[in-house]
Amino acid sequence: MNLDNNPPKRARRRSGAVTLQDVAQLAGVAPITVSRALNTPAQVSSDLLRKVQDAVQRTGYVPNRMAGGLASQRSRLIAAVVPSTVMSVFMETIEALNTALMDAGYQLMLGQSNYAPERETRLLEEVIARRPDGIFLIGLLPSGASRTRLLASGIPVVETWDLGTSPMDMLVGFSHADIGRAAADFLIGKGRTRLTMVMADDARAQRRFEAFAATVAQAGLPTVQVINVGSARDVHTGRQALTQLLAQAPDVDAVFCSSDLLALGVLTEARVRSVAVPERLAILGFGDVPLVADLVPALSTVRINGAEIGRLSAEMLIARAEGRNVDQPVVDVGFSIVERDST
Amino acid sequence: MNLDNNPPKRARRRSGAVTLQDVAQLAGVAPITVSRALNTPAQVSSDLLRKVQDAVQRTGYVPNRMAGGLASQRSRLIAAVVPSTVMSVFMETIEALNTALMDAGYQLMLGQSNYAPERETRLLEEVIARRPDGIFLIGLLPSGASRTRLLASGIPVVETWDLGTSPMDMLVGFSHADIGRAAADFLIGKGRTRLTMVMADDARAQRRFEAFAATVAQAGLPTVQVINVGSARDVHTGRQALTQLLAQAPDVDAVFCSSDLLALGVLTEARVRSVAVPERLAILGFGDVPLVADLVPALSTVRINGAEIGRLSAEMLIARAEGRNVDQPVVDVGFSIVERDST
DNA sequence: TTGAAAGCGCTAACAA
DNA sequence: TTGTTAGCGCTTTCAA
Repeated sequence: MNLDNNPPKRARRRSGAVTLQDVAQLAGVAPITVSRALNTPAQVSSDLLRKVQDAVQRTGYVPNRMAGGLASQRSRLIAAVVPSTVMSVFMETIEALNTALMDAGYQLMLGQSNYAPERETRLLEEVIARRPDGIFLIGLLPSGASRTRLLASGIPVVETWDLGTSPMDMLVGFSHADIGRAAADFLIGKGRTRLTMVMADDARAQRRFEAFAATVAQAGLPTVQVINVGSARDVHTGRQALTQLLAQAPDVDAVFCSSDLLALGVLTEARVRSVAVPERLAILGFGDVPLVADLVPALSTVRINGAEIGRLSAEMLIARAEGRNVDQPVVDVGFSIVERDST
Repeated sequence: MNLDNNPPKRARRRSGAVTLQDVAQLAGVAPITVSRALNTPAQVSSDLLRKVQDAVQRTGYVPNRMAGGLASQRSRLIAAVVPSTVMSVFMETIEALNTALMDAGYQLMLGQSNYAPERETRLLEEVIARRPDGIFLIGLLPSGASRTRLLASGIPVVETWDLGTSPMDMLVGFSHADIGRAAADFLIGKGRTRLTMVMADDARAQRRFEAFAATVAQAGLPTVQVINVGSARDVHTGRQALTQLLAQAPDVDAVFCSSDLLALGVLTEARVRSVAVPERLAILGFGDVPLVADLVPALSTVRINGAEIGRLSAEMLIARAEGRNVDQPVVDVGFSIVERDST
């Protein structure tokens, strides 16, 4: 019956890798049976299951998740968009997120915006293009093209490390204004009267500062002096900031820093200048990065349970990816002030 | 001519997102023209290009890279498998890698093995399943199932942060044995005679130690005492290690630590115990993590240009992903000993 | 429990 | 420069 009128087949370069087809052939079953054996083994008789597993072994088959994802509309990928990773306060969160995702069979795709909005926009577009089953964001996504586009994509989103009135979807965070107030109350409670701030140039630190300054003003104390260090967040910058601060406000007796590394710099510079900590100067950090607890003097700081943020976010995103409902889509994990030697 | 004998179409749930098809329809061109307009705009007349761009704008189209990757056999994804990210010496490398990849239009997929071999195996399998255009590894992949499978996949691989005789494919690293020797020579050159090590439990630190100990032995000095701190790499552990070390070798006058954080712990404990640094005890770290340069006393350490490792690796992987050749598939980026106040 | 057919959304190959 | 056709490797849908 071969009429030899096969249409001219277009040759296409195949990847060369073992496919599910190959496994099926070797096992003597249909491709779909291999698919079931791998994804929902309960649906396959133990006899065929064994045959398939054997064939997988012998061929060294590794599934192609691009093909699987395209067909099933599920990528088993969660994307995270974070401002930075180096020595950052977010690392515990990312690590916890990653661990929880892996344990559930999801992969993490990490994108770094470096606190640059235009980079974030591009990144978010690339992220959506991968069709992740969920997206994890540090911070709140301000309204704008990115937010609109993300909303339109229908992908579950969890915003973190902040608290807002209208999250896009889910949220795991805490209030920066509350922290600013608590920090001011804490230092005032210690009898400090000349409060200052050293802060990096980001929106969340700004909100902590505003609440901090307002609380100080309400207490009838002198206006809060603030050193804005721009985008730098390192120890060196913290040291410079204290120098600048002492010139600007020689009677300063307390500094609230927007990150532990800046606080560590202030602490170091204070030691160099023989400014007694905490006697003459109280120093309060932010983040409770692992190392600051074990230094001498140990740094007092605002502690955020970053790991819990990561874990909860993973849980929520996975639930939504699997079609389950999330009872509490907004969680405030709070914060605490850890008092050590520097205050 | 409608004979009405259409075969029964199987309804399939589409994703609902705007597709390239939709854009093509709106622009009044064929789908492939939209594809070209987006991927190789030089191949499309400016007239149609404008029409397509307009249609993309109006529809809010975001390409589906799973579909594109499947069709083109190019995922534009690079996977990195790293032991850890929190406070780790690899962060600069990962950040540089990520930045270089993004700039070239690639996405980074980050997997974390937590120094656990069985986790690494599973992770590597998931990584291959995504069909990345390249794989970045910290360390050398020992022979075994994972290595075989990775080799079989044909995906370009770069191993980093080490130097071996038979890399899988490409390599950007340095010799840990050389570092061990150089560290010993350096400390001996400072007149130290009772050299010790504080190290975490990993293969690369082990090799530094062996070369360090051998060099010390050759110099006719007392056997190197070593405190193995297991998997912990933090400041707290470093402090405990010095306590232990002083009990074990009261006459110790130099410590080489396997990470800067451990060294920082040793430094801190020395201050607490009024052990003069560097007069009575010289401390040498490893990694040159940003913060240690700005502490007082500033830590002497072995500096690795982690950012260069990331940058070079990205360059190589991208070249190979785009079918270009890599002239120098093995690069030794070396190291340097940065002398500061602690020695 | 198993399989056949169709198609996810895109791009390679070929043709005009 | 533009379009037609087929198919990347998998899973959904429907049927047995």
